[in-house]
Amino acid sequence: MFALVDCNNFYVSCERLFRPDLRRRAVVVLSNNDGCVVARSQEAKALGIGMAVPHFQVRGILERHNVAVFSSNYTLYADISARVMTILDAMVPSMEVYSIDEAFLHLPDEHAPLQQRLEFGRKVRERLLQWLRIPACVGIAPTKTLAKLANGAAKHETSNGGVVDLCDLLQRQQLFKQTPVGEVWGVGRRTRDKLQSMGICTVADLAGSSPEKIRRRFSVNLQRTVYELNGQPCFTLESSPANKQQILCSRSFAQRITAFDELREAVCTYTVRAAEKLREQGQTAQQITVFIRTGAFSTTERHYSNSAQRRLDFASNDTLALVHAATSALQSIWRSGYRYAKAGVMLTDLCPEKEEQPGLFDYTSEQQHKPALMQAVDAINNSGKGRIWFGGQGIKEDWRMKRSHLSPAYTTRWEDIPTVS
DNA sequence: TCTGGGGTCCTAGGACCC
DNA sequence: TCTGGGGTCCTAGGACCC
Repeated sequence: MFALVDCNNFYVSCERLFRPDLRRRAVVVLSNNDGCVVARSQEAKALGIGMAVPHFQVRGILERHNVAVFSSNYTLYADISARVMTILDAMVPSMEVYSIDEAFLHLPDEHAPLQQRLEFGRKVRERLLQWLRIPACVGIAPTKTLAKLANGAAKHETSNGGVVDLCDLLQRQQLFKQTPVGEVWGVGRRTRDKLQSMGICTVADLAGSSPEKIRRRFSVNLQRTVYELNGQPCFTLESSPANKQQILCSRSFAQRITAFDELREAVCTYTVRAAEKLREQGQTAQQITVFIRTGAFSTTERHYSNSAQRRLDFASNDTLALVHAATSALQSIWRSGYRYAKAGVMLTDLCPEKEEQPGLFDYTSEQQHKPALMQAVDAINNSGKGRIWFGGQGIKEDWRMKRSHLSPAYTTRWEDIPTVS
């Protein structure tokens, strides 16, 4: 038996935590670089502000209705998320952290009757609200796909108090008939369109389809979805996250970049960050990919997009080795005369640090000192006492992320801790 | 003028092997 | 005119998730 807990408008809820004045006001949160709207309060949704719309397209509406606008503050959201997960973890035998604002839980008692299950869902909600002021909804069902649907129903229908249980067959069928197939977990826009063209428009239609036919026309995963809709579990709880298979760091620039030196600074900065993530996970990488591209939306200017890979002689998480490879890759794809909008660095061929197998002659005495150097750099940067960085990252602010509406780091920086007077 | 970032998995097709 | 069958591995691209 699964319960899916999903926080409501999570980023907006985080921004409201220390701003009670925003509790009934329309609020939106923007993506990195203040590009798109990625979270909206109920009031903002009611104004017709869509998900993922570009900020500049709705600037007028936002101003007219005095909507509070925030840049993404991931430091804050990650910290609040960790607190949410800690609370949930203490309430159940096992759980899966599915995203920054969602978790699948195994119910404490598999065979609890309906009333007890609903009671548990309400307790989860109350605790998150009382201890953190974070509102959430709970969906309960025998499969993950059904728990997702139950959660969606809990969000739409206010009358059920934020908790919906879909174990009952009749209630399930009722909901299936009213719900468009595109709301099913795993059915995106493309699949939805294709399903509709085959006359499969509601969840009821999909649940009643032949699994074999679905597999032939689509994929094994959609076949599993059909089984899950019929109460037969195919997706299990993944309580310990698997090692990552790739690590990516990419950003759009605040302004277009035309000079090689600036692009190199950006690629260097992203490589440094990617290498930090790699070490946080205790992994090494043997391959690095660098990509650059011009703006994707311009119809008038010339487009250019390219990527290049470099293979390291041996798997490493040493920033200097990775920056060296990244710079070489960048040089091979750089073309002058373009206005670059975005660059990124991807690390692949990852392997746990301890399992890496250097070649017989790979380790020189210099390389043996590198882990200590990187440990020292990480320790300084995590100490809270200051930051050191690599020369190649540069110091100019021109291209770095735009964050004009950033809230304080209320819970992670001493000077930002709110004072109550 | 201005349009996010970070992931995973699956499939088709090509290259290659015997 | 007409050119096998069975298999693996890799990569690019697509689709999906939040």
